[in-house]
Amino acid sequence: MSALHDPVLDWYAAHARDLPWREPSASPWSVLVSELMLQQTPVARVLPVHTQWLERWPTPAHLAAEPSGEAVRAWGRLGYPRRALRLHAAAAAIVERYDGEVPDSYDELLTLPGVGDYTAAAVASFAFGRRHVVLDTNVRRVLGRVLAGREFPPTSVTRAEREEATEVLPDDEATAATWAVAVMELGALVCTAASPRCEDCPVREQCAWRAAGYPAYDGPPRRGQAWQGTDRQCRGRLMAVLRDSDGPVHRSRLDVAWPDADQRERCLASLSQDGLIMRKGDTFRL
DNA sequence: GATCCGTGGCA
DNA sequence: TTGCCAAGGAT
Repeated sequence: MSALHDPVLDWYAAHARDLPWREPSASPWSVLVSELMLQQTPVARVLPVHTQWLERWPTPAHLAAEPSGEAVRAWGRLGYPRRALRLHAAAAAIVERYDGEVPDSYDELLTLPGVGDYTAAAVASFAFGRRHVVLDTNVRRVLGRVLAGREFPPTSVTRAEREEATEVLPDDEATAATWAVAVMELGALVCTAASPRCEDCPVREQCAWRAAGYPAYDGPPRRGQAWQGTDRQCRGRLMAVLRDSDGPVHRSRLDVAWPDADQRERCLASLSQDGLIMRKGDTFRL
């Protein structure tokens, strides 16, 4: 029994946010939808979209029955719209292979589009109470600081990280599931990336990073993501035009959205290749 | 393992 | 003002 468990679990019981996908009545589908939406996207932005999504498509079958373009439009401005496509494809796979029920095992979840190691472990843990190592950016940062004394975790998950996370995972299945979400919440609310609130941390007395005097990150420089003039910006502009239009959009309206013709054509081709847009003659639509 | 893939709030 | 970055996945 790690000395970290009780302080973190008690802290979570007192400070956890009330989120729709954490309600006792929340379905596994609600949890899966939330996890796809939360990939690289803040909770505050996900909340309203998740609510509307579940009202419109309360089960995987409801979503699978509609064209993927409807999912992309309902995704709104969450970003990375390919996730909407993957969620739609996941719903279809759940209907076809799992009789419309979100599977409850890590291995089965991992076969779904858009579900990788993190999401499979998270859904198995949060929705079904299974015991899994759930390694997201929050958990990695918390454990990296408390156990390894480093401000930020390595670029990619190392074997040492996974072993440490496995060692501190509670043995009891139900406790492990709560632990997983509790450590994640601690990272989201207290042990944050920019300005951690260490004075509010339940495990500050056991934190290796704190004990070492908060040494600054000394690893390889983390590359920022370029934006201005990139294909990502171009694709975003084009998608915004199509998303805000009901029917097909004539090419001329996309010309205005992105003046550089070569880049615009390249992005239209890649969006089409991704399945995010459909082309018919001189018009495009979701 | 390195890259690519959106968006908008914030220090 | 602008770089940073927020519950990753696919290739």
